[in-house]
Amino acid sequence: MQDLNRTDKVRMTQQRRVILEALRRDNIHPTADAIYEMVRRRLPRISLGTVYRNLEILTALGEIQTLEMSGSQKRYDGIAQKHYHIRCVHCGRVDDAPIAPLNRLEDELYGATVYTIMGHHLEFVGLCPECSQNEEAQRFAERHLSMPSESP
Amino acid sequence: MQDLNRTDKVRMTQQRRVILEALRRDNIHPTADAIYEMVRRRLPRISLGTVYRNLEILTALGEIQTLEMSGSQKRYDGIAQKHYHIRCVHCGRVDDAPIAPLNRLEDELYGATVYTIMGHHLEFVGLCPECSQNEEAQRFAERHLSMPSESP
DNA sequence: ATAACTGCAAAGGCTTTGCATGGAT
DNA sequence: ATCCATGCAAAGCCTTTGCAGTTAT
Repeated sequence: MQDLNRTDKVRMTQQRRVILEALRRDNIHPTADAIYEMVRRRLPRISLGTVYRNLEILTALGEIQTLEMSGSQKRYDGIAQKHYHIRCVHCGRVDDAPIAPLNRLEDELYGATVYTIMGHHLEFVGLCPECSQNEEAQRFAERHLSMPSESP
Repeated sequence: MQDLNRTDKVRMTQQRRVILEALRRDNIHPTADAIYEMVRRRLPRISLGTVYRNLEILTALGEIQTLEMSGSQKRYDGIAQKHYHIRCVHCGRVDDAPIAPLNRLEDELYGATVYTIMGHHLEFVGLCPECSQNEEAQRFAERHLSMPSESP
């Protein structure tokens, strides 16, 4: 991870602008390589490393947010405001979850934990409309769902 | 990921037993390589691949659970029952969060999303007691906390 | 004999980084 | 001249996998 000093000056380069525009244009929460493919249509010589570096800088600037989903790949969101997401366990698609932030969630933990609580991450999982109609995806989801055991 | 067929017979080997015992002994939610180091004291010839394979099998059997935290590495929990966790943003330590499962969380989404909702992942973040007293960790945490912007 | 399991090493997937070059102030 | 940014390729980190050999049934 690059050492982004808060005194660093930042320039709005072509690459940075095009990446930001790609993220702002639609709300598909793309992975870094998906952004790379989108941006490459306009800047064919851009490198994947540049994409990663700019995604990190744009996140540090508060222009976008980096989603560390429970899946493997990170995803990026052109909307910096805090909001929750829902992820398809089968195809990985990510959408915004239409639910307001739970600002009081941490209250229950005060006094009950030795940690200094800073916040929480919440993500919903399910099947997107396409995968909901796919039998193989449904079997996959059932296996996924069955464990760990539910609490009583 | 190995193709774990539900008709596969499973044997309780030395390796598997020792891994399970290491996870059950304490509740430190170790990473795979931490488990490897613990288990290696008793079985010096075990391989990291065997550890990973057994962690997957034990998870499929419902004996343990695999935690896909928002950080990079997976962690493993000897308690299979569903419960939440809190993670130190500085050192990565993970503890159980003393809060009951929120079983009604999904209700708000019914009708509001095109997804078939299956569940949610919730994780708290903060500073563990040790890192709470470490100035460098606190600065790190502040930078972490400042974005993305809070919703109004 | 068969099927499950292991150790080892290699490969894989995603992300970060070193370095020489290029561009803006 | 300075400092930020880029392209490229290599390295890094964590995890999975192929394979030949081993062990339990």
